[in-house]
Amino acid sequence: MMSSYASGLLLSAIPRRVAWRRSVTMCRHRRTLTAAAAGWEDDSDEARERALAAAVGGATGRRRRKSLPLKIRRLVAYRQKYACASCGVLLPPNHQVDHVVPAALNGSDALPNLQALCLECHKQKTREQRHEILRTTQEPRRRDDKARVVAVEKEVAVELNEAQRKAVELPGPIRVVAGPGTGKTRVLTSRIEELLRRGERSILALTFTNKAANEMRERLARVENSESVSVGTFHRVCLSILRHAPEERAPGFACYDQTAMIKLTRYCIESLLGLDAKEWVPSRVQALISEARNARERLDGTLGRIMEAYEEELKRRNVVDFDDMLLLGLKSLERTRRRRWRHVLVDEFQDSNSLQYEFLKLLSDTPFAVGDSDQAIYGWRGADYDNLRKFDADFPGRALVTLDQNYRSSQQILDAAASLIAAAGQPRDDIKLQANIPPGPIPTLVRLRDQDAEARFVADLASRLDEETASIAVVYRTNAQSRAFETQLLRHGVPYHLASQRAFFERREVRDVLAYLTLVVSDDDDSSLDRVLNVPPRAVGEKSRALLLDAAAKNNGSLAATIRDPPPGLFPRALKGLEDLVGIIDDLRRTLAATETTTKDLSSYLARLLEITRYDEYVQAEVDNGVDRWRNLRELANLAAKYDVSQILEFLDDCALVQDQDALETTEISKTTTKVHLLTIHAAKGLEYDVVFVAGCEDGLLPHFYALEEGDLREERRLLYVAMTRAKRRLYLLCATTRLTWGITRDMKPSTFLGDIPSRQLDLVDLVATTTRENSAKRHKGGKTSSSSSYYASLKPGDSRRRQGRRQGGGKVQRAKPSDLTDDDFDD
DNA sequence: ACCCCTAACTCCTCA
DNA sequence: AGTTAGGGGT
Repeated sequence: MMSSYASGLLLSAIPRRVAWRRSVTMCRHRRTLTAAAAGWEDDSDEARERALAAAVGGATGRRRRKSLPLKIRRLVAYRQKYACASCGVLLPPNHQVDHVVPAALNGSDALPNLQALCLECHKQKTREQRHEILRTTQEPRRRDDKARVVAVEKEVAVELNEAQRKAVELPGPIRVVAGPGTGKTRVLTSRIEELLRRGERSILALTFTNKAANEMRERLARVENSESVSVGTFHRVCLSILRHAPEERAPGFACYDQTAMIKLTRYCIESLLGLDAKEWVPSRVQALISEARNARERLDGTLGRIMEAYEEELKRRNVVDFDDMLLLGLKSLERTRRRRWRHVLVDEFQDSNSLQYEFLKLLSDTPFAVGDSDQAIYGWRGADYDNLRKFDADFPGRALVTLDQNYRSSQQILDAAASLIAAAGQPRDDIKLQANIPPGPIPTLVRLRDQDAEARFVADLASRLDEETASIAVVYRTNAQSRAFETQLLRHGVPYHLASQRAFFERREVRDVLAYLTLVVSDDDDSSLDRVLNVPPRAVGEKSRALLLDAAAKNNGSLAATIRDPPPGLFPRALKGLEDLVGIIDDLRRTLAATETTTKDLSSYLARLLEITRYDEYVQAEVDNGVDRWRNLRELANLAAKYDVSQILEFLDDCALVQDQDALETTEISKTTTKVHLLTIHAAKGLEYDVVFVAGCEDGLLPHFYALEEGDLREERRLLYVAMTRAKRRLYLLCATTRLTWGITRDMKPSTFLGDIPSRQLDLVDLVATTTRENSAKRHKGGKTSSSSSYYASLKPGDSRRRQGRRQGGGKVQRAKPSDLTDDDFDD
């Protein structure tokens, strides 16, 4: 780890960059030509001629594709260390030969999909051949996580403190107030261990995220008899109850995720009620419906009608959505009043909503709940930390244990975080956290020019940190912020792990295959059938589909029945296609029956499924990113390997519930040391890292724009609190003065929250104040709204001496190597 | 029916 | 800026 922030900020010169910058200037005139018209796929002399002609004499030929920005081309060349992806010959450091090939079907220029070729190779290869090269050279980017396992092992050796011991040993009901880093999860696992030691076997541990559940299982794995303990999210447990005793739905019902829920809402709005989706925005309406259902309320007027239609449609389709899981699970429990577990433990209790709380009350008289009102960050999902008070009221004899010994962060980090949260003035369990590790440097607030500078700052520091000792995380409010970091880390050659949730299970190929699997087990899941009706293509086009849906609606029957008894008017080819599909489904079911007696492994059945449906053929024939898709299917098969063939439903449930890539990490094909973790603050909850960068500490981002509109910033403040308390040794808060959102550069102001942290608790480093002439000139043209002086004034009113000192500090750093800190190499 | 390109929409967080 | 749905061409 670095000795001080100053040394970390002294970024050594990278000569390569200087050369690049020069080439930008030299070639600016040429770029106007390419940008005018030339298809960058065909960047030959002829193409340039055509472009010139088009630009000067008016376009006669057909319009060509917009050229790929030079900075991207150079970036890709850099990533390949300037070697041609095909022949390996060194690419001259001149953009004219940086031919870059895209891979995505939709023409996306996403960086990971691009490859650079030398001019020779580019001339000789056809488009298909170039894609072939891409196919063979692309490497998976996801990395493995080692640091967490190490952390878990280290912690086991330490003994419990007095408060922790109380929390472990006292009989329930208990409420534990556990500040960040006070060993909350550890207390939970120790208590389970203790219960097991006493011979208790009926134990349920509830978490809010799959990540937390997985971690708990991981920790319990080494404990004796722990296989009798149930661990899962509220949703998972409810779903199990429903699967066990389906009353509201027919057996084999499917689960809808967020996307499906919104799609269904749209269907209700447009098709069933004939309303305008522009006026009744499906995602908005869905959120309202969800909110109402979680509060067990009804909606009025049109919204009420949509809600009714939505619920009816769920029932008709024999599916449940996320809210149903809780609602129906609770209903079932209320009816049976059967308690399946003697001991129920809840993690992150402050994040439970009212349904979950009712659920907990039904489950146990002596619950054990751990929570911290300061870390309540799921209010938007209906979580209500008032449940803490309800708990105290409903269980008057409950014991209260407060954990305030922090084993994670240095006192400097805790102090800054405490100042932030104390300024909230909200009702809370007041705890003063005590650090148990040696003191460290004061957290640093770094002010940067834009999101690229922000990302470059992180990448620069990360690339010089010792990878054996330091785990590093960048946390941010919105997923969209990850892109800049990906780009820069890639460029600096820093391995990273992106925890972009749902990415995997929302891939088309994954959903398609899961749809087939769903069809195998549940007869009439029409949404799955609809999905694969013409995938792979079997001549059942839009016309035929409409005809089928119409017929299905008329008979009030299912689509599944309709394809077996197709209506008249279909093309012969479509009819044949339907026959094929029916044959495939029947074949799949036969194969399943046969497989159940021979192999036990679900992944082998999945392989058969891919054969029978010809889906792997279909995927591999895809020109653009067939390899990626194929790899994803392999990944899915890896996941399936943990299940038996008889557990298809469980597998599908888990896929529906796991929107988290953590489950994937362990099966990742290539494992390299991850250096930097990129994740949202929500996803970072419960985790810890040596070095944490909190990106985008700006008004509009943290607090988020929507929260500013609503006027309630308390949850946003807690978010920052959670983010800061993830850090063990070193904490950086980053804020940019401008940020690119929706293709527009906006001026940003530092987060109002920063003003609540006294300056003695937060070092300021300004990497914007001293800029190159070029940049400052441009900024004047752009018309800034927030000058640096107003920033400091807002941060620390009336303390000018300190301000000056800080600014000089920044200036010193600047003088050491101004160009590296402020100049954007790829600035257009 | 399938392919390609353009236009319109989107980006808050999770089960 | 990135993604995707739908229009137009074949």
